[in-house]
Parts: sequence; structure tokens; C-alpha cells
Amino acid sequence: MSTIKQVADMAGVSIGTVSHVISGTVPVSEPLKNRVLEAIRLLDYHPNHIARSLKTRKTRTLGIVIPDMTIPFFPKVIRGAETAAQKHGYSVMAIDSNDDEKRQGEVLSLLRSQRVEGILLVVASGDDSLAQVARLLESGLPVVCLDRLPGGVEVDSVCVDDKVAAEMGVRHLIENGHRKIAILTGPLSLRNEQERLRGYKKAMQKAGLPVPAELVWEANLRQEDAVELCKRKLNSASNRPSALFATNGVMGMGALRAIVDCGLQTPADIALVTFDELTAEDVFRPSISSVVQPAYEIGFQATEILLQRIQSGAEAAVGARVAVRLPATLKIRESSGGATAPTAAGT
Amino acid sequence: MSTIKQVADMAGVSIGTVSHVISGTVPVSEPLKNRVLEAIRLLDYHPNHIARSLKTRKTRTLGIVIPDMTIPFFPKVIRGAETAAQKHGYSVMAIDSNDDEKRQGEVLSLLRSQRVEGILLVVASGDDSLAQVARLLESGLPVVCLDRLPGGVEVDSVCVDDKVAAEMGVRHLIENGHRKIAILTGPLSLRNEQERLRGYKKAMQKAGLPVPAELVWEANLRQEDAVELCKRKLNSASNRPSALFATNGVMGMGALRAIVDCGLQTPADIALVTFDELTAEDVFRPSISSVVQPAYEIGFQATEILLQRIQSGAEAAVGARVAVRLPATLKIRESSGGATAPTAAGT
DNA sequence: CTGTTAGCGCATTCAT
DNA sequence: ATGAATGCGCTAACAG
Repeated sequence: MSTIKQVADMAGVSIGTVSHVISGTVPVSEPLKNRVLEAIRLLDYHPNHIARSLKTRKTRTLGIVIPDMTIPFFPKVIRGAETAAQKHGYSVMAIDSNDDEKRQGEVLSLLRSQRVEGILLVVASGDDSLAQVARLLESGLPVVCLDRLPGGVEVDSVCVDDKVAAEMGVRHLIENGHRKIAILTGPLSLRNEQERLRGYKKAMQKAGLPVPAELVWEANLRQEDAVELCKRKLNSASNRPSALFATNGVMGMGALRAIVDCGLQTPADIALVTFDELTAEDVFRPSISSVVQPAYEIGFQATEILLQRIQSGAEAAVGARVAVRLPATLKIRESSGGATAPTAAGT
Repeated sequence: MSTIKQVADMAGVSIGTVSHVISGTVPVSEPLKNRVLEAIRLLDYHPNHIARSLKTRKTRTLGIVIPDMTIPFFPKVIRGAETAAQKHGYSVMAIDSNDDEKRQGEVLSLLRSQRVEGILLVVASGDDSLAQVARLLESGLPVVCLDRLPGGVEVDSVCVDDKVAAEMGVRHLIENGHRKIAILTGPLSLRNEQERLRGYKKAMQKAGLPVPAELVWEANLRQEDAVELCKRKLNSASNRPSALFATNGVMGMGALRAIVDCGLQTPADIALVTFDELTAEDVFRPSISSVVQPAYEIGFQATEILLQRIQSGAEAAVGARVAVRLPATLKIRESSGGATAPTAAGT
């Protein structure tokens, strides 16, 4: 790898001049500029971002930590973040925490060592995440939380209005005549899972429907476990609910598998609405009604906010947390029995 | 952010000593070590990776460039790469090229500026990628190409045995009685698409079946375009093929949409086998028979090779290119009419 | 307009 | 076992 010095030597100028033509902040005469540019080309010179960062104390790099890249929701978020970052000359380092708090701790530490200028974080489930976020904030490093919000800590955040979104999904089931609706949630230690549960309860209460504990099925985030839980619940056939609301894509997939495993049909035997889309719904059956989050937008907006914080020096932050709540969309398809009115709201 | 100097001051030692306890390369007495560790904890000190890299000329970072994170195949590859890298104390920077050569050029340049020690590359489609890879190799930076191999350039590579894999898929269709089988490919400028086409032709020829040009449908990589192409072909109903083989997931999805749009059924009207899985096949209908690539393994092994190159100093490379070819698996499901024998090979 | 120079934070000799 | 000093490649402030 060639250095700025080699470029300077070849062009017969000082390194200062080379630096000037690269940054463009200081005017350089045409002939010199051309000689420098030519030398850069010939040497295939790539400015050492490491050295530059050390000097300027700016890396123009953001970190984004997500629990699992293979869940379709997250790559979309990352794309949104990348796009927004690129617009401002930043690049993003995407890292998987494997939804594991220990790994998340390592990853955050790594990112801090890398001196990223800000972090987009979708916390791993578990109670230590809270402390990790708190420590992060204490350090003054700008952080924006996405999707899953750690409870009890003041931090900028972007996500859908979980309560309203869940309420919308459940209300749809109610409007389709269901009265005994179960909810399958991820760990309620996650704030957004709580919110979705609240939305569910609100919809039920508004309709005057009871919410006995036996209708709230709390799973962890592993699909297999959700399947097991659902199968157990569904098999106690005496009091099987007529509809099921799943609070995220993994739960939704688990619910569907359980339903199929139990030999049930949807929506005939049990209706299903889930957060997040399960798959290309227009070609596969059963098509699943779902509450769709604007994933790309979430990543994009979160990044805009993060960059704003970075530019305004981060300390302006305290006491003025931003909390963006984006609207989700209800896509009505077959699994919920379709629209009540003949004009379907879905695709 | 605190520096090593602050730690040294608080612990009452020199920065050299702090460096020693951190790296562990030089023995330090217990009492001093403890004081240093305590200072590190109190200051929430994170070693400046930037400065360290500048000094050691090692970033312990790999770059991975992929065309589109939202295609399910790629996140799995990245996970494999991350896991392998982590094992060796490396981290990976995953960046999306948006399957755009221009952006890919920028991204590669960025990665070089960041001084990543090696690059995992899934090239964007288009002819300039070749030149980009050539230039990259010329620079001496270790590169391993995954999945899509740029033709005509000597580079380490890891992918499935595309020809054999495609042949397997097509043979399955032939065994199910199909004689007029069309192939839907991505751009044939991509080497692996060519290979898959070759596998298709080989299977056809072995069965004594003709391969007129009208059976080879070459699309670009955009799903909408694949849909259009397929619909046009399928609607010339007079000579519609009885089966279709799609060479990647995007093509497969496009083919399926076209089939549905045309009001056709699979496998009744037309059978379908595709590279890559389209979705959770055990719960959705129609379930699609597919040639499944070991995505995680591809990422993992490519990273192992890359790290080996890095450790062996890269120059050992020339003239001894590694070309790993992993086996793909045929998952037989409904869209191809199921297994010929009653014992299904698929799940 | 162009060149010179002082660090950025750290790992690493080399003394002690 | 510990510390002092050097320089990695670059930007920015300053001098000319």
C-alpha cells in the first residue's frame, strides 16, 4: 500500500500539497494538482483512513448491532441505515449479536474500540442489555435504539407504535367475529413485546372481551420453542381459542408451524394474524394477514437522528430524547378470514 | 474517551506498562497489573483500535461485499463469515453493493482505505467487476470470491459445484417424465449462471433431449423483469414447456409469480425447480422443490481460506489458487411433482 | 499557493 | 520488571 509520502515524492511536491488536493479544502494550482492526481492513479493510492481518523478523531463510521441478520426484518433495516449513512458520507459496520447479551457486550466494546461515532442498537433479549445501554450512554457515545426498546432508560428511539399496531391487528380479528383470541408473545422483558401485549389487551377490553391469563402465551425468541408452546396450548382442545395473534415474525412462523403440525387449518380451525410478513404472500398459501412494519424507514430515520446527534455534539442530547413512532400497516389476507367488508384493505 | 496515558497516570505507571498488561506479551508484577486493571475499569477505557492499527499495520478486520442483503441467501453467508472470523479474533465489515458496479467500486475503495486485511467478494453483475477484481488482486490484498465467480481471473473461490447442482435439479425433472424443460437464468455474464446453464444442458443431453434456444430464458437479476419475461414466454401457449428450472432464488420467485399471474398451477400445468429455497416450504403451498446451497458453510470456509492467505503473507498465493466446490442438496417437494420413488428425499 | 511541522494513541525497541 | 523514546500516515495550523 502506498503512502501519501510516496505520492508526494512521485509528484515532486510536499505531503501537505497532496493532502490539500485530496481534501480540496485548500486551493492548489492546476499543474501541481494534475501531477498529484496522476501520481495517485499510478500508485493506486488509497488514503489511509486509519491514520486520518487518528488525526481528525473522526471515523465517519457508524455501528449497527442487530440480534440476527437472518431474520428478514433486519436486513431491510440495515439497508435503510446504509442508505442514510451513505448520504452523509458515513459507512456502517453491521454486526450480529446473535441475540446473546454476552456477545452483544463484546460487540459493543469492539465498536467502541473501533471508535465508531454512533451506534444503532436493537438490543438482545435479556436483562443485562439495559445495563449495557446505560453504560454506553454514560460514555457519551450517541446511541439510537431501534425496534426493541430497553425499558427504563432514556435513549433516542425509532420503532413502530407497537401498541396501536397490535391493537389494529387484534381489532381486525374481533371484527371478523372472533371473541376468544390468544396472543403469542416473545419475552415480555422486551419493552416492545409488552407494548404489543398492551395493544392486544386494549382491543379486547374495548370489545368487552375478557383476557384470562391462559390466553397469553409467552415464549422466548427461538422458533422451536414457540412451536412447542403453541402445540401444547392448541392440543388442550377443550378450550382452544378461535384466533391467534403473534407479536413478531419468529412467533408467527412458530405459530403457523404448530397449527400445521396439529393438523389444523387456518383460518377455518383457527385464524392467525402476525406482526411482520412471513413470506411472499401473494403466491403462497395460506397467505398470512400481518401487521407490517416499515423496516427500511426505521433504519433510515434512526440513522438520520443518530447523525444529527453526532453533528450537534451529542451533549445537546440529555433531556431531549427523540422518540419516533412510525405507523404500521395491516395487510389483510386469508389467514384471518379476509376483510369484513368486500373491499379488502390488503394487496 | 480515555486514553492509555490517562490509565497510566491513574495507575501511577508508564504507558508502556499499561500496554504490557493489555497485550499480555510482557510480564508485569501482580500489584502493578492490578492497579492498571482497576484504572481501566474506572475509566471505562477502550483501547483505541485506530491507533493500534496504525502502529501495528494490522486491523484484524475483514470486508465482505455482497450484492443485496435482503436476499435470504446472503445473510446466511455473512453469518458463516462472522463466525469464522470471530474464531480468529477478526471482525467483518459487511457492505451492500446494491448489485451495482459503480457502488461496488466505491465500496471496495472504502474497504481498502479502511485497510481491511482481506476481502470476501460476491461480485455485482456486469462486466466491470472483472477489472475491479483484477485491480484488487494486483494490489496484493487477499481476496476470496464467493458464489458468483468473475470469469477469466485467477482468484480463490468458494461456491457450490454449480454445474453438478443444476444437473441434479434438471435430472430430477427429467426423471419425473418432463421432456420439454425451460431454464430461467440470470445474466450469463456471471460465471455461475453459465455453469448452471451448462449443468442443465448436460442433463438434457444425457437424456437425449434437445435444447433449442427458445428454452433458454436469460433475465437480469431484477425480479420484476424475470416475471415479465416468464409471462411472455408462458403465454405463447402453443409450445409451453412442461417444466421450468430457475437458476437462483430471485429467478425462482419471479417464475412462481409469473406462473400464478398466468393462472397456471404447479406442478399440474408446469413443474418448477429452483436454486435456493424460496420460503418455509413445510408450511406453505405450493412447496417448491429446490437445489439448496450450504450458505453458512460457504461463508465460513471462504473466511477460513482468506485468513489463511492473510497469515501466510498473501504472496504465497500466486499460482496456487484454491477453488472449493461444496455440494448442494436437492430438496424434492410438490412443485416438481414429488419424488419418482415413494421414498421422498426431501423433508 | 506551497512547504514544514507537531501531534493523534498506541506498540515496541532499547535502556535501565 | 519497568520506563523513555520513536514513529506508524495523516491533517491542520502556520510560515513563507
